[in-house]
Amino acid sequence: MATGRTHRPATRSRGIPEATVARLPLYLRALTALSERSVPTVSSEELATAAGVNSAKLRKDFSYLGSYGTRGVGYDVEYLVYQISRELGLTQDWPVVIVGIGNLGAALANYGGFASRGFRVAALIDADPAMAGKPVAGIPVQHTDELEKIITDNGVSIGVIATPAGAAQQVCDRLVAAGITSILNFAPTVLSVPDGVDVRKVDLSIELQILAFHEQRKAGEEASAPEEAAGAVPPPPVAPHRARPGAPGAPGAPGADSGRQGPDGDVPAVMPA
Amino acid sequence: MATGRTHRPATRSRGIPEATVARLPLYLRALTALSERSVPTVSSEELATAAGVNSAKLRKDFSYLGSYGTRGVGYDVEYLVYQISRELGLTQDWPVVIVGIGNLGAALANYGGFASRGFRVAALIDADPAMAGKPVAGIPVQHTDELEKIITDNGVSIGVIATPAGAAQQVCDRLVAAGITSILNFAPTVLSVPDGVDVRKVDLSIELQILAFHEQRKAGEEASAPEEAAGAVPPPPVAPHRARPGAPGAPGAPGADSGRQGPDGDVPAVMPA
DNA sequence: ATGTCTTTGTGAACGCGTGCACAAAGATGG
DNA sequence: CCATCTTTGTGCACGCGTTCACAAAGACAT
Repeated sequence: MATGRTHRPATRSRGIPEATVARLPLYLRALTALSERSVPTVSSEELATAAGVNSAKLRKDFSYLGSYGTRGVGYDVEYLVYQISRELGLTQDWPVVIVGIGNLGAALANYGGFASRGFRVAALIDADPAMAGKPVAGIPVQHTDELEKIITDNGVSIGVIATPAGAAQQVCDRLVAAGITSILNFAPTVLSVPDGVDVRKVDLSIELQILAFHEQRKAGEEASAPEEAAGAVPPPPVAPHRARPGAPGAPGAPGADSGRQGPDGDVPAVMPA
Repeated sequence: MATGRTHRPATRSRGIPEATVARLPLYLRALTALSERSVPTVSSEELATAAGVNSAKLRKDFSYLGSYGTRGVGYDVEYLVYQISRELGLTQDWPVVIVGIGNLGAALANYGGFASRGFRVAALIDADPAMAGKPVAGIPVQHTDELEKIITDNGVSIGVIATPAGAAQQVCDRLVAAGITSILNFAPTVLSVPDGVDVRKVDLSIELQILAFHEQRKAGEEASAPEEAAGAVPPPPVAPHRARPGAPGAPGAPGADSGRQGPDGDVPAVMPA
């Protein structure tokens, strides 16, 4: 999963647990597929399999929405599609703006999954004057100067940030000041926002790093049990206290030291992102 | 957050909780920034603020890695960067393949955050013969036919799927058969994989839907407390049992029925994604 | 109408993650 | 060497999320 939330941690949303809310789109997608195949009803078991969860969880999730099933039969597909759509707020139109029309921003603008769920790309915004007027995904890019006007004119409340990390916080501040209350952030930065503004984060490199962790673990344990071989045991944590200028106690940190290498013999590679 | 894991749910990874693992990249990023500014040490409080978490959580997370801090002083930045990098497996080189070079795939290929963390884009793969040979981000796209060969020749263990939903499972199966054991999936589908293969999912439209849910809630509660006004109360769940052909008890499902509309008077808008 | 069979809805137990609060460790100054 | 002050590391309690397991509800056949 590619998410981290900066939500109001405590406030339970109208009794529907956050974890359940996060799964509703999953159920909705599975139900929509069934609906297209004109399947009238599904059991919790079938639907759970299609959504990739276990059936007890699914039933409990649905129980927060109400008693929409029929015992002995299952759930009416069309009815449930509607109920979940309504609960998620997809029965209304959500204009969104995308800020930062680079490779990623352009890809997002072209992404079909947005428009198909009631999300309408109201505007594309970029700081580069050379981009202004140029159409991306059929929508002309507008300059950052117009940001506030665009948001208020279109009544936009959801913003997508796809700028470089350095510009993200500044863009975020302007979005919030202009009235945006929900932000989907693709820039690799921690955004700080006032209370009442929701931020969700999608970080591509973090996902890969998590995979790498597990991958390393797999590789390590298949090479027999006590794989403490290639530099797995850290040097004893001797008093660090500013170990910078080649101090004797300095552990093999990357860059300065030679020795320490991965099994493949490559440099540690740590850089901004 | 944009993630859902299809991990082995029970198996705790060498004592490091999954939630902690997911935060390590966050800490690493903050630490790297400090390192670039040549800051020698940080307190848990400072680092926690930079990473957007609370300091107790950060200290507990680090305690799973070992006792790398110095009481009264804080953490040595360089040392910690190295330790976290090593724990995440970033001290070695991870070749990855990206399958599906559409808008999103191309954006991923160009994304700097990959290369900068030890992830090397070993190959770009697409099913379209017209794409073959065309360079994207300086790397020539190769045809799907080469998939197995590319993976085995380069010893790739991490694959990124950026294909349309329809092709994802098939691509996934081929990747797994070829030896891939970690998959980052951008296609809006549930992938089924054998045990031992990790899948992480990044779903752009799901993130927006979650935001929409909270957004709707905000809008609803600011319009005074008992906002049960515009169609919030569902019709009583009368026995559905295949209520399809205009049966009398059929609730206001979208498409068939008229009535039932959002406050904005728009159609429910539910489609594939 | 009655019985059987299927499937939902949920009470209860369990486990993980979070946050508090404090004791221990060590640095720093006298 | 001792006192003070800062900051880590962690024991503990709490709450959320997951899963089990089963009673209740209803469909369906007879």
